[in-house]
Amino acid sequence: MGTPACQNNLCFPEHLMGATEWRVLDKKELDWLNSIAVCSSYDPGQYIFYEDDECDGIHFVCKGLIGVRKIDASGDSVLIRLAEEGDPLGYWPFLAEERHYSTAEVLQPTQVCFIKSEYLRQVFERNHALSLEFLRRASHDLGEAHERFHQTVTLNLRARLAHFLLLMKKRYGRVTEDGTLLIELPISRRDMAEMIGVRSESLSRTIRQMTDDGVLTFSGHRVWLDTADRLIGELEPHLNRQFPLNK
Amino acid sequence: MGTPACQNNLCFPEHLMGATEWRVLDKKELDWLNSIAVCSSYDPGQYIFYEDDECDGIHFVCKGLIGVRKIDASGDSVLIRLAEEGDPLGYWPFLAEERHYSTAEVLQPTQVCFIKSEYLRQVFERNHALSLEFLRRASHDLGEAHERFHQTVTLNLRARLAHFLLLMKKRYGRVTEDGTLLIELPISRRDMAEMIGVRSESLSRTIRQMTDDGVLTFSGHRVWLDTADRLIGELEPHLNRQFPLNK
DNA sequence: CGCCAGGTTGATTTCGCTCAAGCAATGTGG
DNA sequence: CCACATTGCTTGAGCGAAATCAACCTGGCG
Repeated sequence: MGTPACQNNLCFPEHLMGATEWRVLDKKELDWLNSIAVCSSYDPGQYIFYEDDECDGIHFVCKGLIGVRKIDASGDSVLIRLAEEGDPLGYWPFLAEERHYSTAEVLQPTQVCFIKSEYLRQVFERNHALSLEFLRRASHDLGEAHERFHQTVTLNLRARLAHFLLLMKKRYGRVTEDGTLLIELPISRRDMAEMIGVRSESLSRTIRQMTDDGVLTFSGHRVWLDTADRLIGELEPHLNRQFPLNK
Repeated sequence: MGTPACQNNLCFPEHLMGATEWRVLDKKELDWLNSIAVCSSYDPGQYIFYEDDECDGIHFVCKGLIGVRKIDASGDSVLIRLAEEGDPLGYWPFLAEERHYSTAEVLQPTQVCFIKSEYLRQVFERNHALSLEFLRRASHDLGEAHERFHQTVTLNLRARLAHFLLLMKKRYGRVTEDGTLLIELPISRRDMAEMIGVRSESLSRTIRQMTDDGVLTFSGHRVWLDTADRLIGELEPHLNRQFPLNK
């Protein structure tokens, strides 16, 4: 477990809320949430919850990075998604009234706050718009899940890596002084491999291959690209209707 | 398009409603739905809507069987799920206010009724509980999608077939007089292959293999099993915590 | 300095795909 | 009623992408 933190009612700071489903709450409701939320700090390697745990509320990521994964007994794990600042965590087992379907492992120093089911139900009951917001999010996530599924079974490793990097570019990419594109990946090779759904050895090989082909340059967690076009080019052969990649 | 049908206000018969999200509606609301729902009959091979179509309401399956699939330009298609009696169809692009993400093809003679967005919004507005019901369903479907994804990337063909059959058993399985288990699959090999995410040739081979191993007996759309245990056994090597299969 | 986790590389195997043919059941038109 | 297409399924041969097994770097840290 993490250590308590954030007693100063800043779990749901307004500047963060604007972009989330919580934005439909008014000042008073937010204050109330802040007053009842239980906040914790976690270090990398710690776990927030495990697959199959009882789900008794929703976590909200105030700061940091969390990996949401499914693990089986043989140690094989798949990194399903990353949860970042502003993301809800475990919202859907709560809504479906089921157990946690995945394990949440902290990847970078993180602060989350937790709202218990009973309180959540009160908020949902009081504010109709909030359910609609979460409904929209669930629907959106469902679409993403299908899209991802389709791509993982359809595309080869190289195209999947290209696609993955294009997604990471949105959040972690920036243009350096010399005009080249730099992506600073927040996760390890192993985690990357898990997200793409391959063994890390295969990922290594593919990175080498693409480096040799001059598509990109890797150095630790940093990726340099002259332009994103080459990556998009990798997807061409598979491209049916347009991917929603170009930000 | 299908031909009009069901003008006699039986689209939402009470006996069907009990198990669906519509159960939270009262008699009056159901009557109203029946009065404004537009019903149609479809034959196998017809389409109810296509991916990327505008979504202007929800369909409700009164009777029959529908395949929900995604198709890409190269003709590759994935059968995402089956919609049966009592299921809503295309509910979530409606909720998310997006376009249809999939194509609905009729697999068996089917009757569906359609409720236009404007009416739906009125019902949702009036009855708060209904949104929560759909929210729960969306969350649940989201979980299933992830589960399925995980299995498709994790399990090999044979285990996936076993898992698929165990799922089909729930709905289409029965015990015959001589005590053996019979599953009458409602879909073709090709569709089965699409659901499992493999080529139909590979499916054929795997069926043969499992037949030779004495796990099951196929004959057309019928599958005989002495016991489900053998199928569950196929999953053993991969089994981490218990799958929720044993009904 | 040596250890160790994370990452890379190499050799080999395997699983499922592709391409191609065959077969059985059903339909169709002369 | 027979010749011939069509459709759905099965089988075979060969191939290729990624997994597996195993060794080997490399850089950070006690």
